[in-house]
Amino acid sequence: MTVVTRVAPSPTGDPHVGTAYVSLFNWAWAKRNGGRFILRIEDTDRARSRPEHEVQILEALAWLGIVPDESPAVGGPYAPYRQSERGALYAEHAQRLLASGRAYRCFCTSERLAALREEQKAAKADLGYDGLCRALDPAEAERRAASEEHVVRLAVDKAGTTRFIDLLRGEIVIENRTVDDQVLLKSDGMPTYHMANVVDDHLMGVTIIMRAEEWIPSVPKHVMLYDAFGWTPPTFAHVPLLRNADKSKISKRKNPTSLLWYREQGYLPEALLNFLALQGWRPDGDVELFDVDTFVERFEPSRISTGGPVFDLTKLDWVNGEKIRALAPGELARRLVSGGFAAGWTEERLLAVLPLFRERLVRLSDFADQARYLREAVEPCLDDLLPKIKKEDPGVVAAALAEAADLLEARAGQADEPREEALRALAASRGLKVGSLFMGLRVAVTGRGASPPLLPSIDLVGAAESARRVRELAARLVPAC
RNA sequence: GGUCCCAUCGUCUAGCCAGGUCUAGGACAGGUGCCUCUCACGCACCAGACAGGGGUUCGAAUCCCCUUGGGACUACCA
Repeated sequence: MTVVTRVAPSPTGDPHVGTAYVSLFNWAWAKRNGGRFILRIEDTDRARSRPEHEVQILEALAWLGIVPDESPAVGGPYAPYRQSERGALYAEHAQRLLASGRAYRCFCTSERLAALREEQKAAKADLGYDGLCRALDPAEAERRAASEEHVVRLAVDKAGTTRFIDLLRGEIVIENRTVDDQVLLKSDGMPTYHMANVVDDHLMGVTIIMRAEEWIPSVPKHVMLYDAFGWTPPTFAHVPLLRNADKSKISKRKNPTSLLWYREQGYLPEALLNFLALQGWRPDGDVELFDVDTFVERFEPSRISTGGPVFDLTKLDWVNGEKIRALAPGELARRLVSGGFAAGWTEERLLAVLPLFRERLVRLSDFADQARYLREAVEPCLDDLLPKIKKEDPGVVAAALAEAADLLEARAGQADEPREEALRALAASRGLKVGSLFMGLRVAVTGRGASPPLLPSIDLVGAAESARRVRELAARLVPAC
């Protein structure tokens, strides 16, 4: 049987990292098995759904390289893939349920429902619909339905238990008395998630549902629906929820959750993917870095671990640094330019300076700041310099810097070693520690106490300009009277 | 409150299903050192966990039970 997976995000906000996480698994599993991966938009909440968010979701997943075989954008044999456009289908299926007595119309107002909930809370009773309208005569309900606002609810048999197999956890048994008479069709005619996902997953031929574990408690409703329709449920695999540091479900208040943010920060898509895959899965005992093809080749849903992983950016940073260093120089240059991280730079010029920066970049966005001194004179950070030379005489340092400036100009174009030797000799002749001289030059030329290697930096800046910056700093160390 | 899920270093995890090879392995972060003109990279080393208690067994991180802790759900949101 062809493997068919899906992801069903709601277009109610920025594209979410959790969507990427679940999509990755679903996409990879379909791909590994030569199956189909469907992206379905769950936009049945008319108040919160926005078309622009749908576009962003598609774009963010495309950025990651996760391309659905079927989606609102490319269509497919089971179109439409937007639930708001599938209303007739849900109405028709609700009708079937109504006819077989597995669902009923409910005319209760939201006010009554709210009051009911308060009562139940106060009495510490189980929460849920009390079934008032379930007692209505069906013919009578049908009559009222023509003119009165109402919803359609699932008629849950409260006796016994519902059991199902979760691929990661084994059998899960839930008492039916805890299952609510869930609303299937809202008063605006839109289906709820429960109704829509069951109907769509069945109609679209989905064979395995991989989604977040927050859905486990509602699986019985879904199982009952499959049963009411006479359908066989797909396999269920509930993946753990990504967590904040305090273990609560990941949230934008405590973590960056927008995929747009990761792109803007200069995380490589392959790094984010690798990192996300690591949250619950790894190919082999010790291997942590792998490319997406390897992931697709080896991914096995049943081996996803069940503990909720705390989302930790420091590990992502490490993965990103590794992936950056694994990039061919030309490719890194391309990414910097196309991602907008190197404004004013051409790929060709970038190629010449990248050897100095590639092992210093954690995020692509680090480049602009680290390389600023190549394009303009950066205000020297004296706080970086002064502590390093506090044992030296400022006048001596200034004089040595001035001399070094001359030397650098005179020896422009020379190889690194002879110039370095000359600088060392210069420091020695002035009674300076080599490090003090170099630090002075570094702060003068790059503005910072931490920078790429000095001589190559000077070559890139240009000997004349470098010398100018050095003289300027020297003058500052000993102000002329 | 009720229901369900989960539980190995600070974090991500291997090991658990098929108990012994586990004085529990790796990675990130942290510490120390090496390299070195700084930072970074790289390398080496150090520190750091089976939540607790019962059971089963010759033997339990691994199986069972209880406790504790954490989480999710409990909407005409998904």
